[in-house]
Amino acid sequence: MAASTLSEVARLAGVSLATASRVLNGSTRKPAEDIAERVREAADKLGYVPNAQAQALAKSSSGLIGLIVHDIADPYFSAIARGVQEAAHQQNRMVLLASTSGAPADEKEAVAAFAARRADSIVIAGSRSVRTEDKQGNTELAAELDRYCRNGGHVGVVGHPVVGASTDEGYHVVKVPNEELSAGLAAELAATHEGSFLIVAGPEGLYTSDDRVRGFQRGLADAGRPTAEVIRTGFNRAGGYEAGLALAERIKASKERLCIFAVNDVMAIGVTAALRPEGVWIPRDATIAGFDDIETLRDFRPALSTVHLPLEDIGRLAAGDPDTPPVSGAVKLRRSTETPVESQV
Amino acid sequence: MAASTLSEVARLAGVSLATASRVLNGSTRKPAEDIAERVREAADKLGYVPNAQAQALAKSSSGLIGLIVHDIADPYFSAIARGVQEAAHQQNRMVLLASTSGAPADEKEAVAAFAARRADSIVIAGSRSVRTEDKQGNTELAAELDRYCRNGGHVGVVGHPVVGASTDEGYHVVKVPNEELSAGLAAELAATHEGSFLIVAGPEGLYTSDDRVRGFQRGLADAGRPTAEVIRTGFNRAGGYEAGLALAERIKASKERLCIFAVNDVMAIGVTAALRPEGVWIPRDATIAGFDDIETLRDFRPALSTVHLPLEDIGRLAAGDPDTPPVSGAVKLRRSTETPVESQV
DNA sequence: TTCATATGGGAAAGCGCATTCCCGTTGCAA
DNA sequence: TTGCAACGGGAATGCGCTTTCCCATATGAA
Repeated sequence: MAASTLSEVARLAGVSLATASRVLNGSTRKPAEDIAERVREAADKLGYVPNAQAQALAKSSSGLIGLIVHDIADPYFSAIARGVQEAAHQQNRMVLLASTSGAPADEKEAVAAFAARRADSIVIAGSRSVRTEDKQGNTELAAELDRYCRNGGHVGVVGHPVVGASTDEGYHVVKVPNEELSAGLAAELAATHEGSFLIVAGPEGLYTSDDRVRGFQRGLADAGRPTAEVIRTGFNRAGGYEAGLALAERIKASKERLCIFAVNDVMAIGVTAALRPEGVWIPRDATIAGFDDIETLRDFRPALSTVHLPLEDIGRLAAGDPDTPPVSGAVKLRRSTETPVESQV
Repeated sequence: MAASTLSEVARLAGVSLATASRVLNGSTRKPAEDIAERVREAADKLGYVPNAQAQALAKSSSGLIGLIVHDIADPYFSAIARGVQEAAHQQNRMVLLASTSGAPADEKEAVAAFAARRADSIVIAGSRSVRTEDKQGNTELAAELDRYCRNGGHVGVVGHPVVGASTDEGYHVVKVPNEELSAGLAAELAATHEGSFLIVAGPEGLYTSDDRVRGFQRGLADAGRPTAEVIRTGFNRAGGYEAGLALAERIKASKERLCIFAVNDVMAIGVTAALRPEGVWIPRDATIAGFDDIETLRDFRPALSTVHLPLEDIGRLAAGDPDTPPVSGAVKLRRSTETPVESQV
């Protein structure tokens, strides 16, 4: 990657390096218009492209914003990524992407890499975990983040604080009211659903999942309902599918219509997909609700009841966009949890 | 973003800058083990993080790979992005993201920004366009890319060559057999479908869309069928939805079962979504096929007939991964195009 | 013992740019 | 006419690192 340099431009224009820099790359001092024109012409003729690395080095600010997600192809993350991207664009920065499949150890690597690139800020999306196997990874991640912040970096975390991070300068959490919203969902569901509830959750220790479970249970309790059984599985479609398979027989055997709360939309879809070939229809034989309100899944039928989350805004907020409204979700009851009376089988 | 520097480490370890560099950041020359240990300790104590900008500047290679997509939240692009990300990870690079909504002018900006950051290579995903409004943008984009390549950059384009780019050194197109696959889809559909066909396409001038239309028409012709009518609309869900609205009355009025080919999956979903509330059911009243085989949409019902594209592999290939198999798609006939006999309404 | 040959550390020259000084001009008031 | 401020351009320094070149020491053969 060689290219023409500023000094080449300066020489061609017959001015000094300093002047060329002032003309081309913005400065408080504006050289005279005729000189500026000469420089611009020279730059144009040479196809000059400023070396951002060198600029960053010289003024120690890279114009980079690092984004850490579990999997960029997951619609949840790609929606957040879009928000981050937009914020970055507004701030005239570029986003650096890292996918980590959620392992804190990988996330630590990513943070280090971002720090190495002197990213101005880092956004971490994806649920925090307190699982024991992640213990060490979490500690290291926290240390890495602390160091990054101490060196002047800004960190935006979606959802929960990074486990063990000392809430330092520049450290900033976009709170997602998972628990409240889940409670709200439970309340609304309890209002129309008579039978029992069941929760298909992610592995224990995943904050997002745990919060939603807790909130849902609280909502049930507030509505005078018994605690729901919780099935633990993977926090993704595959996990939901597995749970669905495990549930099919049981649903068919039981007389009552079970109401399933999958802690996110893709899991709900997975459950439904597993149930369908078994002849278990939603909402006829069981009802189901998800969480996130993933855009791509909105055309899914039966329309999935869920909790809307402004994922794009969340991304924007985490990326430090000042004029993004605070996070506020909303329960969306749709066909998948309709009561039998209204439903036409 | 200040942090401890290599020279601080060197001083603390009591060695020279050169030695510290050799120990910490890899070199052909390996200093003695005891010295190396001292340096590593010092680095650790200071929390040294190498400045990648400075490294890039010094060895003129940034370890960056730029990715240009229309919209990162679009599942088509996020799947490709995942592939790129994986390839980058293998190559020990990071991916820089840019979303451009498909405007060549924006893409040109993005290329310039990547070039400024001295990205080692650039991947451009998203259909090329020859629409007149994009004429100038295309020219500029081509010029920018040419310059980038001439300076030693590598470019990987998904689908079609960038309009007007002189096929230079370092310029590399991942061919997607859109036309052939569409022809194959048409052939398979023609084998079971008696009635007429209709194509819901993107705006004229969008290569991907045009290729798929052309292929489909060819496939029909080869099967002895008349040319299908083509409806032009947006190349996204909204476009499909619009087309669906426009088609509803017509389908209801007609006696025959129309077979619709939407040139991509999200458009197909859009069409279906518009048709459903009108009482037009798939595949009872009309059949529909898409293209891409988007993962998130696989649980959609009726299951969408489509053409599978190995999007992740495409991303990998475009990012220059050597051991990724060449692109090969496959027609997937599913429920949405089943013939009446087999379908249970 | 002596000279040629590794071996390994250090000094220094950049990489491409921003920026701080410095200095020659110019404009204007005194 | 003189003096001073304001202006605008240039030389030089440094951002943090890699890498070449040089030099001191250790090693082996003669």
